[in-house]
Amino acid sequence: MSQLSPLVSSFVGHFGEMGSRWGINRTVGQIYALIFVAPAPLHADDIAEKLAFSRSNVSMGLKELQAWRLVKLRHLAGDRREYFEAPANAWEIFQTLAAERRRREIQPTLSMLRNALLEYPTTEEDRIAQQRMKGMHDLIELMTTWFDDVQRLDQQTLSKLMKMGAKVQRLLEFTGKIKPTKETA
Amino acid sequence: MSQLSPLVSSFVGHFGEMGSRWGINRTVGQIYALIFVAPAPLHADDIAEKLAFSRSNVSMGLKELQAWRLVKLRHLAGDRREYFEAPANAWEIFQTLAAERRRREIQPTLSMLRNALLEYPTTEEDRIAQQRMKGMHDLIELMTTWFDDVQRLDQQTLSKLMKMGAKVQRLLEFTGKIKPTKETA
DNA sequence: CTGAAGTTTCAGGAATTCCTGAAACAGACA
DNA sequence: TGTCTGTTTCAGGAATTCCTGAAACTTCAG
Repeated sequence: MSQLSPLVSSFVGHFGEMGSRWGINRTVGQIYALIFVAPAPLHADDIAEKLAFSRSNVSMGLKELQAWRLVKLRHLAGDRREYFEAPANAWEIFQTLAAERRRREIQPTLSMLRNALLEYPTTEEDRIAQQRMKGMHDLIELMTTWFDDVQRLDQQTLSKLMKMGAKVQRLLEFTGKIKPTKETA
Repeated sequence: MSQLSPLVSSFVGHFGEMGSRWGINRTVGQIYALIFVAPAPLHADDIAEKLAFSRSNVSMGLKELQAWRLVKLRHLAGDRREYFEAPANAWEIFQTLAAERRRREIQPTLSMLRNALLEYPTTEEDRIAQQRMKGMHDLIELMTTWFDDVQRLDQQTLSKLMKMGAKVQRLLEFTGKIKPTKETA
């Protein structure tokens, strides 16, 4: 039980790599991957042993994963240790990730952009810079509010919508004829 | 002309920070931000001077940005130096980023997952691990093919679609009555 | 209260990534 | 050809990030 199967091992390895391309560090990625594929909740010593990390490294990693809300803490009856598990539903994970990234990266960026747009440009250079920032701001805002909306759809509708893909265009053109939408430039 | 305005300076600073949370390093982020808001294409010495980076650091950064296809090289008539500019259209930038991330991260992940799913699981543990991987694989695949489709829509349709947001659900229900879609589980 | 089982913190060494200056390289032109 | 303008490469020092073991802390049982 202490050795990883080749299957799990390659998955874990890959996530370590990917993690390090994102801001997340390698060991945190590996810890997450291990919890994700585990058939049952794991405790810190399990993880430290299986991945051959120090106990404290695992502790740090788990703390970070909890901050990202990617793993949940569980207590098993009759055992004082803390067990961790990850939701198995990929869409749920994606939503969690998106929500956290939004809080940490998108919101600060939007507020920086808004502040910048409030300034009165004193030079032509600044005026142009502001135009570019406005374009970026508007796109980010459009995408996040859209994503908010989509998250509220039930999974079935969402899945249907995604599978339609580009065909949705025809649908829109069709409704456009029935009830023309107001031009929004 | 060699000092950054406070407006540009805060934008550039923010992108440096954000860059370092993604895999991109701080200076590369700053270089990109500077090019993005510049009213005209810049050459490497401009950038080195304005950001107070070494010339070679700028050269490396530009190389990386070119590899990401985020900046374009231009030659101005009567000037041997290489000038760089970034598309001003935010949606275009987003598409570029998405395409590159896909090539570098999503595709390798998908192929790792596919390989893993081809293995015949020898233990119960592996069987469960495979189930989880399958869920992840299917979601990634669904999202990327959907994104492919969406990219082909013209901007107006896309913008309309996004602004509709959740209202699209009602539209789907409506068409469901006219021409029931085949159940897709 | 004491000890056992478990978790967290933290200083500092290890590893990695970043950045620079110097040198090599490339092309244009007299 | 030599020189001038510009770009790229690269070794290695600087800075940052990661990881560990030891110690502190917490909680519970006896």
